[in-house]
Amino acid sequence: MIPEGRVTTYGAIADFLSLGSARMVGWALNKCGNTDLPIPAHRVLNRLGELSGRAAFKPPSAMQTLLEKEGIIVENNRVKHFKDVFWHPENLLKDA
DNA sequence: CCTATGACGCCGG
DNA sequence: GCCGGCGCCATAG
Repeated sequence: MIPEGRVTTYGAIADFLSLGSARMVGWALNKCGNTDLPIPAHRVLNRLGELSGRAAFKPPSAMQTLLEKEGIIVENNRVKHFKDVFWHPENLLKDA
């Protein structure tokens, strides 16, 4: 559900969905990566805007590539204008 | 059954 | 503002 060109964090998702811990988000995404679900996991970063999960992608560089394809600048495994492209799940409510 | 680990984050010093 | 410690839920050994 994360809009293209935008990214969010494990914490934001965990908090918004009351998952109880950011670890669950990583765990869920890892599982989703094992399915055919079209989950844009590459848009999920840690609280520092780092591509912490890039290792879970087929080519670890895929995460960065996908982000850059959406116009997100990634530098040294980190989103450059992170605070600018950061997207909080609560924005879903605004759209709805 | 208990311990260790993981795509993480917050609190206290 | 940096560093260390603790929590959190699920899975694996």
